[in-house]
Amino acid sequence: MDDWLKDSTEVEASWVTVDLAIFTIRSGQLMVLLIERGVEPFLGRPALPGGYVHKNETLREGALRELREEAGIDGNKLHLEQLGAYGDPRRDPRGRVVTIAYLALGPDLPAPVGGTDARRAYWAPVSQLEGKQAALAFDHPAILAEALEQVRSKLEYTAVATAFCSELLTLSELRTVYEVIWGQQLDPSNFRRKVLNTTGFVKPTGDQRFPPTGRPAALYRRGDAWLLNPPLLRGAGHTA
Amino acid sequence: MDDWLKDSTEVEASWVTVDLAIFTIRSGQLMVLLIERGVEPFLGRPALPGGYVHKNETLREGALRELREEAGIDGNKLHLEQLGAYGDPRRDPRGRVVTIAYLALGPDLPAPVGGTDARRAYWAPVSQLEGKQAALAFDHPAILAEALEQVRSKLEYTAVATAFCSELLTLSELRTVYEVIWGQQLDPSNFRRKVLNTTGFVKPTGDQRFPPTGRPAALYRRGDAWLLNPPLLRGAGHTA
DNA sequence: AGGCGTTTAAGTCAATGTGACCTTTAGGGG
DNA sequence: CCCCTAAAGGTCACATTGACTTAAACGCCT
Repeated sequence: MDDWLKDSTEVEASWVTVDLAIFTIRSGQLMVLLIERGVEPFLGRPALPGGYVHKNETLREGALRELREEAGIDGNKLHLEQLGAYGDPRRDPRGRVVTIAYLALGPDLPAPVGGTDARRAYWAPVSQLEGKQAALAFDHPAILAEALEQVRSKLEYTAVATAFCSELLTLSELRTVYEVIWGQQLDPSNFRRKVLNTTGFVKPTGDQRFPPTGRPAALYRRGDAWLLNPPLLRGAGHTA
Repeated sequence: MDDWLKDSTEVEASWVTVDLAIFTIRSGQLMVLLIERGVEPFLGRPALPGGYVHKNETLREGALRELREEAGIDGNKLHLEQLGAYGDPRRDPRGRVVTIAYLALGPDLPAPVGGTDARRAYWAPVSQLEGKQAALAFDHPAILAEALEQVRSKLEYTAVATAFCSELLTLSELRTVYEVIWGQQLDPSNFRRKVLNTTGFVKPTGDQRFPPTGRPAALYRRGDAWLLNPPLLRGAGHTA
C-alpha cells in the first residue's frame, strides 16, 4: 500500500477487468450468460462477459456498465455482488490482467443482444456446462464453478432466492428456484412452513395468481430480511 | 476482457496491492495487526499491512509475502482466504489503486517485527477499534468491518475457529474462540455436545492437558470437515 | 350442476436438535 | 481429607424438521 516499491522492476501496473457470471432461470433450468469471443485471445471460444474497468468508475459501476453493454441488461433490476479477484500472472496470455468477478442474479431475463466485442451472446444451461467447462476461455471455468457454489450456498442462509423471481411471486415459484439450483425436489408443504415461519423472508400482498389449472396461489413480495435464521439447509429434500 | 478498448482514454492501467486483515486471540481479546504508516499518504496513521503485488506472483503469493515482510509471520501456519477487491477510483489519493483484501487467522501469534515501510507494527484490540475506526487510513475501516463480519459469520458454518487454536486444542479453548469473537458466553456443556456430534470438526488424540486447577482436559486436533452441518448458530448463548 | 384432475393450503406425528440446568469426575492445594 | 475448580456427562422441556395425510379452491368436462 506504499510507494517505496513503485519504481522497482518487481512491480508493474496491471490491467483491471470485471467479469460477470449472470444467472437466471429459463424454462426450468439454471442458465448462465455466455458470449462467443470475437477477438484474440481465445477467439471463437465461449467466455463470461466482461471488460476493462474505466478510469473514473468503481468496480461495481464497471460491472453494471458491462452488464448493459454486453448483455443489454439493466442492472437496477437484479442482484449484483462481488465474487472475488482472480490475478494469476498467467491467466491472460497478453500479460498481467487482474479480473474482479461479479455474480449477477435476475428473474427470467430477455434474450441478450449481441455485445459490442462478442460475436454473440446467449444463455447456456449450467447443467450442460458442468462437464465440459474446459471449453470456456481464460480461467472462466474456475470462476463459473466458484460462482455456482456461491449461489447454491447463499440460497441456504440468505433470501437471495427472491432475486430469481419477479416482484410478485408465489411460494411455488420460490420453491422451484431452490429445486432448480440445488437439483433436488423439496417437499412443498415443509417448504411453505419454513418460509412463512422465517419473519421477513416474504410478505403477503393479499392478491392471488390463477394458474392454468388448480387452486389459486397467494402472491408475495420480497421481505426485508436478508439473513435466514435459522438457515434453510439443503440435504434431505424430498425422497420422491 | 477484450482489448478493443486498451487504447481508449477511458481505460488506464492500475496499481494492484494486497491488504491483510490478520486476526489472532491474545489475552482473551480479538486482535488485529496494524502498522503505523511511515510514508505519505496518511503518514503516521494506523493502517492494515499490505503492499504492491509483484510481477510474477499470484495474488495469494503476494499476500503471503507481505505477511512475511510486514509482520514476520510464516503464512503456512495460518488460515488465509481472500476477502474481496476494493477499487473505488478515489480510495487512494495517488491515483487508481485496486487492492485485494485478504483475511488471515492464526493462533496466538508473536509480537510482530517492525515492517519494512512501517514505523512499527502492533496488535490492536478489535473492541477498542470498532468505535473509532475512522482513524484507519484509506478505506481500511470498511475492509476491517467486512473482515470482522466475515470471521463472525464463518464461525457459524465452517470449522474455521480451529485456525485460532494451536495444533493441540481443548474444547474450552475452542469455546473461548467463539466467545471472544462473538462477544457472548456459550454454555460449555451444550458446546461440547454440539462439537463432538459434528463429525470431523475435531478428532481426539487420547492425550490430556493439565490446567493449573481443575480436571484435566482432553486434547483434540482439527478434523477433516470444513463445513458444519448443521451450523453452529450464534444467538441464544448463555444467559448467565 | 356435479364429478374429476390439479395445485395450493393446512394439519399430524415421530424423530431429532437445542437451550437451560444439574450431577459426577478428576485434578491441585490447604 | 476436605474444598475449590474445571471438565465431562446427563436430564428434560421445547422447538424444528422430515414424511405424510387431509382439506380447500380453482378450471374443465360431461
